[in-house]
Amino acid sequence: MAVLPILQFEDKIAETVAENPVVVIIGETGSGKSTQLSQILHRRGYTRSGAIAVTQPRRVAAVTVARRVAFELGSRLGEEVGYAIRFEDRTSDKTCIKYLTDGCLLRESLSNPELNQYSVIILDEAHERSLNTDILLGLMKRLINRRSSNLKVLITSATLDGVKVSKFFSGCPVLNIPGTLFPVEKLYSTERPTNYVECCMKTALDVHVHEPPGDVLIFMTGQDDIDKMVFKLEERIQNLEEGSCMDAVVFPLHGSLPPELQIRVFSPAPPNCRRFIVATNIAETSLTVDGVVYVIDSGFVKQRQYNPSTGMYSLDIVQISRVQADQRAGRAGRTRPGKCYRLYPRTVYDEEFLDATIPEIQRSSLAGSVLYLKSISLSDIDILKFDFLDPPSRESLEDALRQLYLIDAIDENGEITEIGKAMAELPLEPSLSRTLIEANELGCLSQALTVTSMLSAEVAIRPTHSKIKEKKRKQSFSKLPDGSGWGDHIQLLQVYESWDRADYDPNWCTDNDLQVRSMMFSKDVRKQLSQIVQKIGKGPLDVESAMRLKKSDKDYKKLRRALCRGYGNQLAERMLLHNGYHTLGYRSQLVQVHPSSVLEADEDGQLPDYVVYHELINTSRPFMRNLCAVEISWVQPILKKLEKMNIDKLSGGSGASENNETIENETISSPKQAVDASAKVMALCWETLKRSCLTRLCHGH
DNA sequence: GAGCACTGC
Repeated sequence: MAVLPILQFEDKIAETVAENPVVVIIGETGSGKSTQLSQILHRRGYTRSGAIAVTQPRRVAAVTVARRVAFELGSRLGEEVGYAIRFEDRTSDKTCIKYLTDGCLLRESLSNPELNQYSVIILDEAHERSLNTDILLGLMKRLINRRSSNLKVLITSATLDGVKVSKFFSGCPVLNIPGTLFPVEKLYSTERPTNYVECCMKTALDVHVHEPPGDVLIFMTGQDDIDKMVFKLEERIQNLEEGSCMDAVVFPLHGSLPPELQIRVFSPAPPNCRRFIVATNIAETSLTVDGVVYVIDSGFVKQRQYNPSTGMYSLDIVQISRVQADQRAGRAGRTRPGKCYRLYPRTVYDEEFLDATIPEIQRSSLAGSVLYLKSISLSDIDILKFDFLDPPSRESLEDALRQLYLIDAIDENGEITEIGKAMAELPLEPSLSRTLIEANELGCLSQALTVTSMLSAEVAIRPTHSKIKEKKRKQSFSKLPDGSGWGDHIQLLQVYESWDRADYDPNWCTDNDLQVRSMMFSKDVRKQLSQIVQKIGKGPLDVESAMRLKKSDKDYKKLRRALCRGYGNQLAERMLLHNGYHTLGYRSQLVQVHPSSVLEADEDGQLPDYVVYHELINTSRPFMRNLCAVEISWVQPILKKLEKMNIDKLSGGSGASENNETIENETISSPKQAVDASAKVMALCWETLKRSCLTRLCHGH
């Protein structure tokens, strides 16, 4: 086997690193950068003054690369070479090359902001621009100034982004390391198809009939399209004339597929048989399928985005970027020259696609990240001026500050509070960490740990419609609890407690249509949270007991009260006379209860007056997902706080945001969105809502 | 009366 390309550049790399605090490495696929950079610097003596940290955006990558490097150095994993990922730390005093997820390094900088144990920090796959990598990039820039004499930072990036990263680090050198990819011929469509599934299928059949052996990887946007495609493709292949071409098998590949079905794509095709793998962008970076020679690229991807002006998430189908398109094409050139069929014209690639995907930091709610930055004990961070490679909008940062203020993580001047510091220690969204802290005060910590773990693991409970229920009962399956009418958080608690009573049997999950993977994950999260809470808590904590329902709190009052405090930034009030809600915040939105909710109406058919929600999601309409009923007396203090809120003070007075007009216009969405109410009732609600919002918005009046 | 790309602490 040929020597890895990167080793021919060893002297050049060592020389450049010696002379510069920051170096950008553009390492193409197959260059060996992930395994070799650390070893090169190890050989050059950088591990004498500290360890080398290499971050990866994914857990599996951190583990497999660490294994490989340990093997190459002939040492046992966890000794000289180790890795750290959530729930698992395989390092020791001897470890001098440490692979870890970017999130883990970020956590480490919480207790040691200068990261003094490291002489070298390598941010690998930085071009993927994960939220954590972006924050690390900003922190590295600061750190370089403070530790210029004894820290080296290496950043690996994609071709299109190298110059930008270099500029960010005041023009640091950029080294290009060629890869070992085979050439991939790109074939463009003359126009964009109107029906993607159909067009993908035609192209796939074309390849099958006319092209020599080699597997086909098809990129689509989601499970629905994939399932359709798999079904149709199998049908069409069966109808092909016997003996006219080789055999074929078709596999779907996406994230919600159970692991045992995902693994199928790793076994090679039987002789004289072509494999078709119909995948989401999971096959772009996370999973590498061997044997692929042909790629069919739809040019689209499903992306979750957060809108800071409404506080809502949406899941949109958007065009991919050029970096993404090239990454997809590259999947065809791993074993020999390949072909990539792009179902869009060349001009679309050149003129419409963005250079790179919009970084996650510009598509997410930043409450957690802002809290994190505020909690790092380096005094000179002004969050609105923090130096990001691609800064998030001011609106997004202000949204984060408002949210943090409402849940007591920062005070009215934007300073982090004691509560905020404790919250930052917990690997949870701020609302959930606030809930835990309040639950500890109120004496329902154990229950809150369960709920937050279940939400954190995103456990999905499938609706048990009457038909399914009947069927299950006949099969003597247990029936899942329903939250006793209080809502989805309580249901999650009850489901976990049932699983606990079933001794955490995986079969119990399968029987109840729950994903084993996510239930196991929530158990891990719960254990980790318990440990952290015990470490940071003062006084005795009740984390293990009370798994079973306590008589004294059968309507979950304490827990719901803790949730109300934690979700102080996610409250909603029911509209008069019907079951629509408006959110109670600095921008009120008209929203509906998501139909999947188990929240119950009273005997008059009315839903609770006040609820807290876990998230707002805009699909066919704006919905609140995961709800819990709360009481008005718990809500009132939060509303008082809302009235006092002043964004200029929160953002440290750096710049005014006095655009009241904008706020007013954006605050209230169109009355059209309100449903099942007569025009009169609607108008009444509208006025009430508008008035109450305006009162709340005019601070000081 | 709806619908879930992908990661991760």
